[in-house]
Amino acid sequence: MATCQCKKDIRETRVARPQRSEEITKQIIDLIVDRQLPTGAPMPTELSLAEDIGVSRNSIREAVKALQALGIVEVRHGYGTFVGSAGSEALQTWLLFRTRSRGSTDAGRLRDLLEVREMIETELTSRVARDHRPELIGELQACVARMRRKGPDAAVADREFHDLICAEAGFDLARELTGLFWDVYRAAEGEMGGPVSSAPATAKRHQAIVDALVSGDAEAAAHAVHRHFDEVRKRAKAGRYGGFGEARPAVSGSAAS
Amino acid sequence: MATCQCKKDIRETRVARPQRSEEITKQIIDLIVDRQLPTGAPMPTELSLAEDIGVSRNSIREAVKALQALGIVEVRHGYGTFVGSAGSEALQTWLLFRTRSRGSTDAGRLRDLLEVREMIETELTSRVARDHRPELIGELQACVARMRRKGPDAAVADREFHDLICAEAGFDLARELTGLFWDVYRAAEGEMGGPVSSAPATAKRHQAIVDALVSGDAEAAAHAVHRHFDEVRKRAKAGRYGGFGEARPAVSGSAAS
DNA sequence: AGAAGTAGGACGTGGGACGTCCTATGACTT
DNA sequence: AAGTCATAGGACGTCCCACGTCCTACTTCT
Repeated sequence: MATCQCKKDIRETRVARPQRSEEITKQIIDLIVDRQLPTGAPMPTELSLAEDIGVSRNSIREAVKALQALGIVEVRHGYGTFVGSAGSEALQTWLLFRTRSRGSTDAGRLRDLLEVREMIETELTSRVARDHRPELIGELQACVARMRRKGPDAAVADREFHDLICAEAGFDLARELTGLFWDVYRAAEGEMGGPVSSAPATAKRHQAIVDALVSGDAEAAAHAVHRHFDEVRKRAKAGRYGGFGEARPAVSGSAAS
Repeated sequence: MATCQCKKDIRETRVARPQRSEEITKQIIDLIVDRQLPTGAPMPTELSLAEDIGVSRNSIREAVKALQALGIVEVRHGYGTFVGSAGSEALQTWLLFRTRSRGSTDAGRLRDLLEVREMIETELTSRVARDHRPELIGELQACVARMRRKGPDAAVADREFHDLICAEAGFDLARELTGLFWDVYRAAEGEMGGPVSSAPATAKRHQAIVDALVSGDAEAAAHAVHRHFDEVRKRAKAGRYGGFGEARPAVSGSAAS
Protein backbone atom coordinates (compact mmCIF):
# COMPACT_ATOMS: atom_id res chain seq x y z
CA MET A 1 0.00 0.00 0.00
CA ALA A 2 2.97 2.21 -0.54
CA THR A 3 2.85 5.08 -2.93
CA CYS A 4 3.05 2.85 -5.94
CA GLN A 5 3.83 -0.80 -6.37
CA CYS A 6 5.46 -0.72 -9.75
CA LYS A 7 9.12 -0.05 -10.28
CA LYS A 8 8.87 3.51 -11.33
CA ASP A 9 11.79 5.64 -10.62
CA ILE A 10 12.24 9.31 -10.24
CA ARG A 11 14.59 9.56 -13.14
CA GLU A 12 11.87 9.16 -15.70
CA THR A 13 12.49 11.66 -18.40
CA ARG A 14 9.83 10.72 -20.91
CA VAL A 15 7.63 13.73 -21.37
CA ALA A 16 3.89 13.48 -21.24
CA ARG A 17 2.59 13.47 -24.78
CA PRO A 18 -0.06 15.90 -25.91
CA GLN A 19 -3.31 14.83 -24.35
CA ARG A 20 -6.67 14.65 -25.99
CA SER A 21 -8.32 16.58 -23.24
CA GLU A 22 -5.92 19.42 -23.82
CA GLU A 23 -7.58 19.79 -27.17
CA ILE A 24 -10.91 20.33 -25.48
CA THR A 25 -9.41 22.97 -23.27
CA LYS A 26 -8.11 24.78 -26.29
CA GLN A 27 -11.47 24.63 -27.99
CA ILE A 28 -13.17 26.19 -25.01
CA ILE A 29 -10.64 28.99 -24.90
CA ASP A 30 -11.06 29.56 -28.60
CA LEU A 31 -14.78 29.76 -28.06
CA ILE A 32 -14.29 32.56 -25.57
CA VAL A 33 -11.83 34.43 -27.72
CA ASP A 34 -13.72 33.98 -30.97
CA ARG A 35 -17.00 35.17 -29.52
CA GLN A 36 -15.14 37.89 -27.67
CA LEU A 37 -16.89 37.02 -24.46
CA PRO A 38 -15.91 39.56 -21.82
CA THR A 39 -15.09 38.76 -18.22
CA GLY A 40 -18.22 37.69 -16.42
CA ALA A 41 -20.11 36.63 -19.51
CA PRO A 42 -22.04 33.37 -19.21
CA MET A 43 -20.55 30.34 -20.90
CA PRO A 44 -22.55 27.65 -22.63
CA THR A 45 -23.85 24.86 -20.45
CA GLU A 46 -21.64 21.88 -19.81
CA LEU A 47 -24.18 19.80 -21.62
CA SER A 48 -24.32 22.00 -24.68
CA LEU A 49 -20.55 22.24 -24.75
CA ALA A 50 -20.43 18.47 -24.66
CA GLU A 51 -22.78 18.25 -27.61
CA ASP A 52 -21.06 20.98 -29.61
CA ILE A 53 -17.59 19.59 -29.16
CA GLY A 54 -18.80 16.04 -29.40
CA VAL A 55 -17.49 14.61 -26.16
CA SER A 56 -19.06 13.52 -22.92
CA ARG A 57 -19.98 15.89 -20.18
CA ASN A 58 -17.32 14.27 -18.07
CA SER A 59 -14.56 15.33 -20.42
CA ILE A 60 -15.97 18.82 -20.55
CA ARG A 61 -15.97 19.00 -16.80
CA GLU A 62 -12.33 18.02 -16.62
CA ALA A 63 -11.40 20.65 -19.17
CA VAL A 64 -13.42 23.21 -17.28
CA LYS A 65 -11.65 22.24 -14.08
CA ALA A 66 -8.34 22.97 -15.72
CA LEU A 67 -9.54 26.35 -16.92
CA GLN A 68 -10.99 27.07 -13.53
CA ALA A 69 -7.63 26.41 -11.93
CA LEU A 70 -6.17 29.12 -14.16
CA GLY A 71 -8.96 31.57 -13.43
CA ILE A 72 -10.03 31.53 -17.05
CA VAL A 73 -13.52 30.44 -16.15
CA GLU A 74 -15.48 30.74 -12.95
CA VAL A 75 -18.01 28.09 -12.01
CA ARG A 76 -21.01 28.78 -9.83
CA HIS A 77 -22.86 25.80 -8.45
CA GLY A 78 -26.40 25.61 -9.66
CA TYR A 79 -26.11 28.69 -11.77
CA GLY A 80 -23.62 28.32 -14.57
CA THR A 81 -20.10 28.80 -15.80
CA PHE A 82 -18.74 32.25 -16.58
CA VAL A 83 -15.72 33.77 -18.18
CA GLY A 84 -13.11 34.54 -15.57
CA SER A 85 -10.65 37.36 -15.25
CA ALA A 86 -7.50 35.25 -15.19
CA GLY A 87 -6.40 37.26 -12.21
CA SER A 88 -3.26 36.55 -10.29
CA GLU A 89 -5.13 34.76 -7.50
CA ALA A 90 -5.14 31.75 -9.76
CA LEU A 91 -1.38 31.58 -9.52
CA GLN A 92 -1.32 31.49 -5.77
CA THR A 93 -1.58 27.72 -5.61
CA TRP A 94 1.05 27.40 -8.26
CA LEU A 95 3.56 29.74 -6.68
CA LEU A 96 2.96 28.54 -3.17
CA PHE A 97 3.55 24.96 -4.21
CA ARG A 98 6.60 25.95 -6.15
CA THR A 99 7.97 27.72 -3.12
CA ARG A 100 7.15 24.99 -0.66
CA SER A 101 7.96 21.93 -2.68
CA ARG A 102 11.69 22.23 -2.93
CA GLY A 103 11.70 24.24 0.23
CA SER A 104 13.05 21.70 2.61
CA THR A 105 16.42 21.63 0.97
CA ASP A 106 16.39 25.01 -0.63
CA ALA A 107 15.13 28.01 1.24
CA GLY A 108 16.39 30.03 -1.68
CA ARG A 109 12.97 29.77 -3.20
CA LEU A 110 11.75 32.27 -0.68
CA ARG A 111 14.61 34.51 -1.59
CA ASP A 112 13.71 34.32 -5.28
CA LEU A 113 10.28 35.57 -4.42
CA LEU A 114 11.63 38.55 -2.60
CA GLU A 115 14.20 39.24 -5.25
CA VAL A 116 11.75 39.40 -8.13
CA ARG A 117 9.49 41.63 -6.13
CA GLU A 118 12.41 43.89 -5.43
CA MET A 119 13.31 44.12 -9.10
CA ILE A 120 9.82 45.01 -10.19
CA GLU A 121 9.15 47.42 -7.38
CA THR A 122 12.45 49.16 -7.79
CA GLU A 123 11.76 49.99 -11.39
CA LEU A 124 8.14 50.72 -10.71
CA THR A 125 8.96 53.12 -7.92
CA SER A 126 11.48 54.89 -10.08
CA ARG A 127 8.85 55.55 -12.66
CA VAL A 128 6.33 56.66 -10.10
CA ALA A 129 8.88 59.08 -8.71
CA ARG A 130 9.08 60.75 -12.09
CA ASP A 131 5.35 61.10 -12.43
CA HIS A 132 2.47 60.52 -10.08
CA ARG A 133 -0.71 62.06 -8.77
CA PRO A 134 -0.17 64.53 -5.98
CA GLU A 135 -2.76 62.73 -3.86
CA LEU A 136 -0.58 59.64 -3.82
CA ILE A 137 1.74 61.03 -1.21
CA GLY A 138 -1.04 61.53 1.27
CA GLU A 139 -2.37 58.05 0.72
CA LEU A 140 1.06 56.58 1.27
CA GLN A 141 1.59 58.63 4.41
CA ALA A 142 -1.65 57.28 5.77
CA CYS A 143 -0.39 53.75 5.24
CA VAL A 144 2.86 54.51 6.99
CA ALA A 145 0.98 55.96 9.90
CA ARG A 146 -1.10 52.81 10.21
CA MET A 147 2.05 50.77 10.09
CA ARG A 148 3.51 52.63 13.02
CA ARG A 149 0.71 51.35 15.18
CA LYS A 150 1.51 47.75 15.90
CA GLY A 151 -1.10 45.11 15.43
CA PRO A 152 -2.54 42.99 12.71
CA ASP A 153 -3.42 46.03 10.65
CA ALA A 154 0.24 46.83 10.18
CA ALA A 155 0.67 43.98 7.73
CA VAL A 156 -2.38 45.06 5.79
CA ALA A 157 -1.07 48.58 5.60
CA ASP A 158 2.26 47.25 4.44
CA ARG A 159 0.67 45.44 1.56
CA GLU A 160 -1.49 48.42 0.69
CA PHE A 161 1.53 50.65 0.64
CA HIS A 162 3.26 48.59 -1.97
CA ASP A 163 0.07 48.08 -3.90
CA LEU A 164 -0.59 51.80 -4.06
CA ILE A 165 2.76 52.44 -5.65
CA CYS A 166 2.41 49.57 -8.09
CA ALA A 167 -1.08 50.66 -9.04
CA GLU A 168 0.10 54.18 -9.67
CA ALA A 169 2.39 53.11 -12.45
CA GLY A 170 -0.55 51.72 -14.37
CA PHE A 171 0.85 48.33 -15.28
CA ASP A 172 -1.77 45.85 -14.20
CA LEU A 173 0.38 42.81 -14.69
CA ALA A 174 3.22 44.20 -12.64
CA ARG A 175 0.85 45.23 -9.92
CA GLU A 176 -0.84 41.88 -9.72
CA LEU A 177 2.42 40.01 -9.71
CA THR A 178 3.93 42.01 -6.89
CA GLY A 179 0.74 41.52 -4.92
CA LEU A 180 0.90 37.82 -5.59
CA PHE A 181 4.50 37.66 -4.48
CA TRP A 182 3.68 39.52 -1.32
CA ASP A 183 0.88 37.14 -0.43
CA VAL A 184 2.82 34.01 -1.21
CA TYR A 185 5.87 35.24 0.62
CA ARG A 186 3.80 35.94 3.65
CA ALA A 187 2.12 32.56 3.50
CA ALA A 188 5.34 30.63 2.95
CA GLU A 189 7.16 32.58 5.60
CA GLY A 190 4.48 31.84 8.14
CA GLU A 191 4.58 28.19 7.27
CA MET A 192 8.29 27.93 7.75
CA GLY A 193 8.06 29.73 11.04
CA GLY A 194 9.87 32.70 9.67
CA PRO A 195 10.14 36.10 11.25
CA VAL A 196 7.18 38.34 11.55
CA SER A 197 8.08 41.70 10.22
CA SER A 198 8.98 44.34 12.72
CA ALA A 199 6.53 47.12 12.14
CA PRO A 200 8.55 50.12 13.33
CA ALA A 201 11.58 49.32 11.20
CA THR A 202 9.41 48.69 8.18
CA ALA A 203 7.57 51.95 8.68
CA LYS A 204 10.86 53.77 8.74
CA ARG A 205 11.95 52.29 5.44
CA HIS A 206 8.63 53.03 3.88
CA GLN A 207 8.90 56.60 5.02
CA ALA A 208 12.20 56.85 3.20
CA ILE A 209 10.51 55.68 0.02
CA VAL A 210 7.81 58.30 0.39
CA ASP A 211 10.45 60.97 0.90
CA ALA A 212 12.18 59.93 -2.27
CA LEU A 213 8.91 60.07 -4.16
CA VAL A 214 8.26 63.56 -2.88
CA SER A 215 11.63 64.72 -4.09
CA GLY A 216 10.87 63.22 -7.48
CA ASP A 217 14.30 61.69 -7.64
CA ALA A 218 14.02 58.39 -9.50
CA GLU A 219 17.41 57.12 -8.45
CA ALA A 220 16.86 57.99 -4.82
CA ALA A 221 13.57 56.13 -4.98
CA ALA A 222 15.23 53.05 -6.40
CA HIS A 223 17.85 53.28 -3.70
CA ALA A 224 15.23 53.54 -0.99
CA VAL A 225 13.45 50.48 -2.28
CA HIS A 226 16.70 48.54 -2.35
CA ARG A 227 17.42 49.47 1.24
CA HIS A 228 13.94 48.40 2.23
CA PHE A 229 14.45 44.98 0.77
CA ASP A 230 17.92 44.75 2.23
CA GLU A 231 16.34 45.04 5.60
CA VAL A 232 13.73 42.42 4.88
CA ARG A 233 16.49 40.08 3.79
CA LYS A 234 18.48 40.83 6.90
CA ARG A 235 15.50 40.03 9.06
CA ALA A 236 14.91 36.84 7.13
CA LYS A 237 18.48 35.81 7.66
CA ALA A 238 17.97 35.97 11.37
CA GLY A 239 14.81 33.91 11.08
CA ARG A 240 14.19 30.49 12.43
CA TYR A 241 14.69 28.76 9.13
CA GLY A 242 18.21 29.98 8.80
CA GLY A 243 18.10 32.52 6.05
CA PHE A 244 18.24 32.22 2.34
CA GLY A 245 21.64 30.98 1.44
CA GLU A 246 23.85 32.72 -1.04
CA ALA A 247 23.16 33.49 -4.64
CA ARG A 248 24.57 30.77 -6.77
CA PRO A 249 26.06 31.22 -10.22
CA ALA A 250 23.78 29.80 -12.83
CA VAL A 251 25.61 27.41 -15.09
CA SER A 252 29.20 26.99 -14.13
CA GLY A 253 30.21 24.32 -11.72
CA SER A 254 32.41 26.62 -9.73
CA ALA A 255 30.33 26.90 -6.63
CA ALA A 256 27.11 25.79 -5.05
CA SER A 257 25.08 22.66 -5.51
CA MET B 1 -28.85 27.71 -29.08
CA ALA B 2 -27.25 30.95 -28.10
CA THR B 3 -24.61 31.08 -25.46
CA CYS B 4 -27.12 30.67 -22.71
CA GLN B 5 -30.84 30.84 -22.61
CA CYS B 6 -31.31 32.21 -19.14
CA LYS B 7 -31.23 35.86 -18.32
CA LYS B 8 -27.81 36.03 -16.87
CA ASP B 9 -26.04 39.26 -17.14
CA ILE B 10 -22.47 40.22 -17.17
CA ARG B 11 -22.74 42.30 -14.08
CA GLU B 12 -22.96 39.35 -11.75
CA THR B 13 -20.83 40.10 -8.78
CA ARG B 14 -21.61 37.15 -6.55
CA VAL B 15 -18.36 35.37 -5.92
CA ALA B 16 -18.05 31.64 -6.32
CA ARG B 17 -18.14 30.05 -2.90
CA PRO B 18 -15.43 27.69 -1.74
CA GLN B 19 -15.94 24.44 -3.56
CA ARG B 20 -15.70 20.99 -2.13
CA SER B 21 -13.42 19.84 -4.86
CA GLU B 22 -10.96 22.52 -3.93
CA GLU B 23 -10.60 20.66 -0.68
CA ILE B 24 -9.52 17.56 -2.55
CA THR B 25 -6.96 19.56 -4.46
CA LYS B 26 -5.52 20.84 -1.21
CA GLN B 27 -5.35 17.35 0.23
CA ILE B 28 -3.40 16.10 -2.74
CA ILE B 29 -0.95 18.96 -2.47
CA ASP B 30 -0.55 18.32 1.22
CA LEU B 31 0.15 14.71 0.44
CA ILE B 32 3.01 15.75 -1.80
CA VAL B 33 4.40 18.24 0.66
CA ASP B 34 4.01 16.06 3.71
CA ARG B 35 5.71 13.08 2.13
CA GLN B 36 8.27 15.42 0.62
CA LEU B 37 7.85 13.84 -2.76
CA PRO B 38 10.42 15.34 -5.12
CA THR B 39 9.75 16.33 -8.68
CA GLY B 40 9.21 13.25 -10.80
CA ALA B 41 8.21 11.00 -7.93
CA PRO B 42 5.27 8.70 -8.61
CA MET B 43 1.98 9.65 -7.05
CA PRO B 44 -0.54 7.20 -5.66
CA THR B 45 -2.99 5.72 -8.13
CA GLU B 46 -6.18 7.60 -8.80
CA LEU B 47 -8.03 4.68 -7.34
CA SER B 48 -6.04 4.57 -4.15
CA LEU B 49 -6.31 8.31 -3.80
CA ALA B 50 -10.05 7.98 -4.15
CA GLU B 51 -10.12 5.39 -1.39
CA ASP B 52 -7.77 7.28 0.90
CA ILE B 53 -9.58 10.56 0.60
CA GLY B 54 -12.96 8.91 0.51
CA VAL B 55 -14.35 10.32 -2.72
CA SER B 56 -15.05 8.88 -6.12
CA ARG B 57 -12.42 8.49 -8.76
CA ASN B 58 -14.30 11.07 -10.77
CA SER B 59 -13.69 13.74 -8.18
CA ILE B 60 -10.06 12.77 -7.90
CA ARG B 61 -9.63 13.09 -11.62
CA GLU B 62 -11.06 16.58 -11.62
CA ALA B 63 -8.76 17.63 -8.83
CA VAL B 64 -5.83 16.11 -10.65
CA LYS B 65 -6.80 17.97 -13.79
CA ALA B 66 -6.63 21.22 -11.89
CA LEU B 67 -3.21 20.36 -10.52
CA GLN B 68 -2.07 19.28 -13.93
CA ALA B 69 -3.07 22.64 -15.35
CA LEU B 70 -0.74 24.25 -12.83
CA GLY B 71 2.11 21.89 -13.56
CA ILE B 72 1.98 20.53 -10.04
CA VAL B 73 1.43 17.02 -11.25
CA GLU B 74 2.19 15.35 -14.54
CA VAL B 75 -0.03 12.60 -15.86
CA ARG B 76 1.17 9.90 -18.19
CA HIS B 77 -1.47 7.82 -19.88
CA GLY B 78 -1.27 4.20 -18.96
CA TYR B 79 1.64 4.71 -16.65
CA GLY B 80 0.81 6.89 -13.71
CA THR B 81 0.72 10.33 -12.20
CA PHE B 82 3.88 12.05 -11.09
CA VAL B 83 4.88 15.08 -9.14
CA GLY B 84 5.46 17.98 -11.52
CA SER B 85 7.94 20.78 -11.42
CA ALA B 86 5.44 23.66 -11.44
CA GLY B 87 7.50 25.25 -14.16
CA SER B 88 6.51 28.42 -15.90
CA GLU B 89 5.18 26.56 -18.95
CA ALA B 90 2.06 25.97 -16.93
CA LEU B 91 1.38 29.68 -16.92
CA GLN B 92 1.55 30.03 -20.65
CA THR B 93 -2.12 29.28 -21.13
CA TRP B 94 -2.99 31.66 -18.35
CA LEU B 95 -0.91 34.55 -19.54
CA LEU B 96 -1.76 34.08 -23.19
CA PHE B 97 -5.44 34.12 -22.40
CA ARG B 98 -5.01 37.11 -20.19
CA THR B 99 -3.23 38.92 -22.96
CA ARG B 100 -5.63 37.94 -25.69
CA SER B 101 -8.91 38.18 -23.89
CA ARG B 102 -9.12 41.89 -23.37
CA GLY B 103 -6.87 42.38 -26.32
CA SER B 104 -9.32 43.58 -28.87
CA THR B 105 -10.04 46.77 -27.06
CA ASP B 106 -6.85 47.06 -25.11
CA ALA B 107 -3.57 46.37 -26.80
CA GLY B 108 -1.99 47.66 -23.64
CA ARG B 109 -1.90 44.13 -22.37
CA LEU B 110 0.93 43.47 -24.75
CA ARG B 111 2.67 46.52 -23.45
CA ASP B 112 2.33 45.31 -19.86
CA LEU B 113 4.10 42.14 -20.85
CA LEU B 114 7.00 44.04 -22.30
CA GLU B 115 7.10 46.45 -19.44
CA VAL B 116 7.41 43.81 -16.73
CA ARG B 117 10.06 42.05 -18.70
CA GLU B 118 11.95 45.29 -18.98
CA MET B 119 11.78 45.90 -15.27
CA ILE B 120 13.06 42.48 -14.35
CA GLU B 121 15.74 42.37 -17.00
CA THR B 122 16.97 45.84 -16.20
CA GLU B 123 17.63 44.96 -12.61
CA LEU B 124 18.89 41.53 -13.48
CA THR B 125 21.36 42.89 -16.01
CA SER B 126 22.60 45.45 -13.52
CA ARG B 127 23.42 42.72 -11.09
CA VAL B 128 25.05 40.59 -13.71
CA ALA B 129 27.20 43.55 -14.71
CA ARG B 130 28.57 43.65 -11.20
CA ASP B 131 29.37 39.98 -11.07
CA HIS B 132 29.41 37.27 -13.68
CA ARG B 133 31.45 34.45 -15.07
CA PRO B 134 34.04 35.56 -17.60
CA GLU B 135 32.78 32.95 -20.07
CA LEU B 136 29.42 34.69 -20.21
CA ILE B 137 30.67 37.39 -22.51
CA GLY B 138 31.74 34.92 -25.15
CA GLU B 139 28.44 33.10 -24.98
CA LEU B 140 26.55 36.33 -25.41
CA GLN B 141 28.73 37.40 -28.31
CA ALA B 142 27.94 34.13 -30.02
CA CYS B 143 24.25 34.86 -29.69
CA VAL B 144 24.67 38.32 -31.12
CA ALA B 145 26.58 36.91 -34.04
CA ARG B 146 23.79 34.46 -34.77
CA MET B 147 21.31 37.27 -34.58
CA ARG B 148 23.16 39.23 -37.23
CA ARG B 149 22.44 36.49 -39.70
CA LYS B 150 18.83 36.84 -40.63
CA GLY B 151 16.54 33.87 -40.58
CA PRO B 152 14.46 31.92 -38.14
CA ASP B 153 17.44 31.29 -35.93
CA ALA B 154 17.70 34.97 -35.12
CA ALA B 155 14.63 34.81 -32.90
CA VAL B 156 16.00 31.77 -31.11
CA ALA B 157 19.27 33.52 -30.53
CA ASP B 158 17.39 36.54 -29.24
CA ARG B 159 15.62 34.47 -26.65
CA GLU B 160 18.81 32.68 -25.70
CA PHE B 161 20.59 35.97 -25.24
CA HIS B 162 18.09 37.16 -22.70
CA ASP B 163 17.91 33.79 -21.05
CA LEU B 164 21.67 33.62 -20.65
CA ILE B 165 21.71 36.88 -18.75
CA CYS B 166 18.76 35.95 -16.60
CA ALA B 167 20.24 32.56 -15.82
CA GLU B 168 23.51 34.15 -14.82
CA ALA B 169 21.94 36.03 -11.98
CA GLY B 170 20.82 32.77 -10.41
CA PHE B 171 17.23 33.63 -9.66
CA ASP B 172 15.22 30.80 -11.15
CA LEU B 173 11.89 32.49 -10.74
CA ALA B 174 13.00 35.64 -12.48
CA ARG B 175 14.55 33.66 -15.25
CA GLU B 176 11.47 31.57 -15.84
CA LEU B 177 9.18 34.55 -15.78
CA THR B 178 11.15 36.53 -18.31
CA GLY B 179 11.26 33.48 -20.55
CA LEU B 180 7.54 33.08 -20.17
CA PHE B 181 6.95 36.71 -21.02
CA TRP B 182 9.13 36.42 -24.06
CA ASP B 183 7.24 33.39 -25.34
CA VAL B 184 3.82 34.83 -24.69
CA TYR B 185 4.74 38.16 -26.19
CA ARG B 186 5.96 36.45 -29.30
CA ALA B 187 2.83 34.33 -29.54
CA ALA B 188 0.44 37.20 -28.94
CA GLU B 189 2.32 39.46 -31.29
CA GLY B 190 2.17 36.93 -34.07
CA GLU B 191 -1.51 36.42 -33.49
CA MET B 192 -2.26 40.11 -33.77
CA GLY B 193 -0.22 40.37 -36.90
CA GLY B 194 2.37 42.44 -35.15
CA PRO B 195 5.78 43.31 -36.40
CA VAL B 196 8.46 40.73 -36.73
CA SER B 197 11.54 41.99 -35.05
CA SER B 198 14.20 43.47 -37.23
CA ALA B 199 17.25 41.37 -36.60
CA PRO B 200 20.03 43.87 -37.36
CA ALA B 201 18.64 46.58 -35.11
CA THR B 202 18.09 44.09 -32.33
CA ALA B 203 21.60 42.76 -32.68
CA LYS B 204 22.96 46.26 -32.34
CA ARG B 205 21.09 46.85 -29.10
CA HIS B 206 22.17 43.54 -27.74
CA GLN B 207 25.74 44.38 -28.54
CA ALA B 208 25.39 47.53 -26.49
CA ILE B 209 24.24 45.44 -23.56
CA VAL B 210 27.24 43.15 -23.89
CA ASP B 211 29.55 46.15 -23.99
CA ALA B 212 28.03 47.45 -20.79
CA LEU B 213 28.50 44.09 -19.14
CA VAL B 214 32.14 44.02 -20.17
CA SER B 215 32.71 47.40 -18.63
CA GLY B 216 31.11 46.18 -15.42
CA ASP B 217 29.10 49.34 -15.16
CA ALA B 218 25.75 48.47 -13.62
CA GLU B 219 24.11 51.74 -14.52
CA ALA B 220 25.29 51.60 -18.08
CA ALA B 221 23.91 48.10 -18.33
CA ALA B 222 20.53 49.21 -17.05
CA HIS B 223 20.59 52.06 -19.51
CA ALA B 224 21.41 49.74 -22.40
CA VAL B 225 18.54 47.46 -21.50
CA HIS B 226 16.18 50.40 -21.35
CA ARG B 227 17.25 51.52 -24.79
CA HIS B 228 16.75 48.03 -26.12
CA PHE B 229 13.19 47.95 -24.90
CA ASP B 230 12.59 51.47 -26.14
CA GLU B 231 13.34 50.23 -29.57
CA VAL B 232 11.07 47.24 -29.27
CA ARG B 233 8.29 49.57 -28.20
CA LYS B 234 8.98 51.88 -31.08
CA ARG B 235 8.78 48.99 -33.51
CA ALA B 236 5.56 47.82 -31.91
CA LYS B 237 4.08 51.25 -32.25
CA ALA B 238 4.61 51.08 -35.98
CA GLY B 239 3.03 47.65 -36.13
CA ARG B 240 -0.15 46.68 -37.84
CA TYR B 241 -2.19 46.65 -34.68
CA GLY B 242 -1.47 50.27 -34.02
CA GLY B 243 0.81 50.25 -31.04
CA PHE B 244 0.15 49.96 -27.39
CA GLY B 245 -1.73 53.04 -26.44
CA GLU B 246 -0.52 55.28 -23.70
CA ALA B 247 0.14 54.40 -20.14
CA ARG B 248 -2.87 55.22 -18.09
CA PRO B 249 -2.67 56.55 -14.58
CA ALA B 250 -4.13 54.11 -12.13
CA VAL B 251 -6.92 56.10 -10.55
CA SER B 252 -6.96 59.74 -11.39
CA GLY B 253 -7.15 61.34 -14.77
CA SER B 254 -4.21 63.63 -14.23
CA ALA B 255 -1.00 62.96 -16.00
CA ALA B 256 0.13 60.06 -18.09
CA SER B 257 3.23 58.46 -19.35
C1' DA C 1 -48.87 44.13 -5.23
C1' DG C 2 -46.02 41.50 -2.35
C1' DA C 3 -44.43 37.23 -0.41
C1' DA C 4 -44.13 32.37 -0.11
C1' DG C 5 -43.97 28.17 -2.58
C1' DT C 6 -42.59 25.48 -6.60
C1' DA C 7 -40.72 23.78 -11.01
C1' DG C 8 -36.82 23.50 -13.75
C1' DG C 9 -32.17 24.36 -15.16
C1' DA C 10 -27.21 23.75 -14.12
C1' DC C 11 -23.45 22.20 -11.59
C1' DG C 12 -21.50 18.39 -8.04
C1' DT C 13 -20.74 13.70 -6.96
C1' DG C 14 -20.93 8.81 -7.26
C1' DG C 15 -20.54 4.26 -9.48
C1' DG C 16 -19.56 1.30 -13.14
C1' DA C 17 -17.91 -0.17 -17.72
C1' DC C 18 -14.83 -0.28 -21.43
C1' DG C 19 -10.99 1.48 -24.37
C1' DT C 20 -6.18 2.83 -24.76
C1' DC C 21 -1.53 3.08 -23.47
C1' DC C 22 2.44 1.58 -21.08
C1' DT C 23 5.51 -1.57 -18.73
C1' DA C 24 7.25 -5.86 -17.18
C1' DT C 25 7.31 -10.62 -17.45
C1' DG C 26 7.83 -14.83 -19.70
C1' DA C 27 8.09 -17.60 -23.96
C1' DC C 28 10.35 -18.01 -28.10
C1' DT C 29 14.04 -17.57 -31.43
C1' DT C 30 18.85 -17.26 -32.84
C1' DA D 1 22.96 -17.56 -23.17
C1' DA D 2 21.41 -13.42 -25.03
C1' DG D 3 18.18 -10.99 -27.58
C1' DT D 4 13.47 -10.46 -29.44
C1' DC D 5 8.63 -10.86 -29.48
C1' DA D 6 4.14 -11.81 -27.49
C1' DT D 7 1.22 -11.26 -23.63
C1' DA D 8 -0.91 -10.05 -19.17
C1' DG D 9 -1.90 -6.65 -16.02
C1' DG D 10 -1.84 -2.09 -14.14
C1' DA D 11 -3.16 2.80 -14.76
C1' DC D 12 -5.09 6.50 -17.09
C1' DG D 13 -8.96 8.23 -20.71
C1' DT D 14 -13.60 8.45 -21.96
C1' DC D 15 -18.28 7.51 -21.60
C1' DC D 16 -22.98 6.75 -19.67
C1' DC D 17 -26.38 7.26 -16.24
C1' DA D 18 -28.37 8.51 -11.90
C1' DC D 19 -29.09 11.42 -8.12
C1' DG D 20 -28.03 15.34 -4.94
C1' DT D 21 -27.50 20.28 -4.27
C1' DC D 22 -27.91 24.96 -5.41
C1' DC D 23 -29.84 28.78 -7.71
C1' DT D 24 -33.21 31.31 -10.41
C1' DA D 25 -37.53 32.46 -12.23
C1' DC D 26 -42.21 31.63 -12.45
C1' DT D 27 -46.52 30.66 -10.28
C1' DT D 28 -49.72 31.06 -6.78
C1' DC D 29 -51.68 32.50 -2.58
C1' DT D 30 -52.78 36.21 0.61
